[in-house]
Amino acid sequence: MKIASWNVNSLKVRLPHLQQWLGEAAPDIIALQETKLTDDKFPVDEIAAMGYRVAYSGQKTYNGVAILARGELGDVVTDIEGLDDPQRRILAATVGDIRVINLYVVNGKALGDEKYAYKLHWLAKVRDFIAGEMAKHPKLVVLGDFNICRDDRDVYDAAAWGEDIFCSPPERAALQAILDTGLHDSFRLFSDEAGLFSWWDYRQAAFRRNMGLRIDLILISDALKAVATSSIIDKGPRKWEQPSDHAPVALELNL
DNA sequence: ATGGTAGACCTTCTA
Repeated sequence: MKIASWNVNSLKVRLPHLQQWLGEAAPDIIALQETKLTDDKFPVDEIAAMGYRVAYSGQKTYNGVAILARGELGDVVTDIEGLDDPQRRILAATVGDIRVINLYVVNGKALGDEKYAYKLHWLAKVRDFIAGEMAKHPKLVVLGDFNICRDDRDVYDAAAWGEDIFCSPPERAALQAILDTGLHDSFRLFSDEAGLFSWWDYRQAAFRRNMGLRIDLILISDALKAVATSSIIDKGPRKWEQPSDHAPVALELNL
C-alpha cells in the first residue's frame, strides 16, 4: 500500500505530470493540493482512465484539494465544525479502513499579517477535527502541504530564516498540537537527515541550489506507524519541464 | 530594501 501527497500548483497545467507520476509510482491513494479548479472543471475522465476514483473540493483560481484512490472513497468531508470557510483546503475520505485527511494549510504570508492570524485559527480548528477523527479511526493519515517547517533540519538556511513565517514558534506549536493527537511525522521515522526538502521557490534557481523547505508531510497514527516501511520525497518531478514548485511525497505500508 | 518566477485573472493577487 502506497499513500502519496503532492501540491501540483494547478492541476490544469500539471495533469500530464500527474499522469506520468501515477504511471511510474503507482500510489494506491494520492492527496493533491492547489488544484486551482472549480469542481465542474475537474478532469474526472482523465483520472478515471488512470484507474482512480476521486473526491475533490475546488474553487476558482486558488486552493482546491482532491483525493485519488484505487478503491472507493466514502464518508467525504469538505467542511469542519467551527470553520465557516469559503477557501477549499480540507478534504477527508475513507478508503477501505484507512481514514485520509488531506490539508492545504494556509500560507500565512508574514508574521502579523491578517493571513497569519487566519492560519493559526485555521490550524486550531483543524486540530480539533483531527482529534475527533482519531477517536473514530485507528488507521488515520493526515497529509498535505502544511506550510510549516517542523524544525531547523527542514530549512535550507535555518539561521537566516530564524523564526520567520513557516518557522515561528506559534506555527510550530500548532503543528505539534496536531501531532499530539497521536500522529507521527512518517518521514522522520526513516531519516533524521537535514537538508531534505519538498518545496523549492521558482526564483533564484532555488532548486538547483537546494534552497528549499520540507513542508509537505504525511502524518500517521500508531496503527499505521506499526506497518510503515518507508517514507520518501521524490525529487524527480521537480526536475521535469514546467514543474510544480513542490515534489510528491510517498509513504509505503505493509498492508 | 527589493526582487526574483509561476499560475490565474483581467493588470493584481497569491504563493
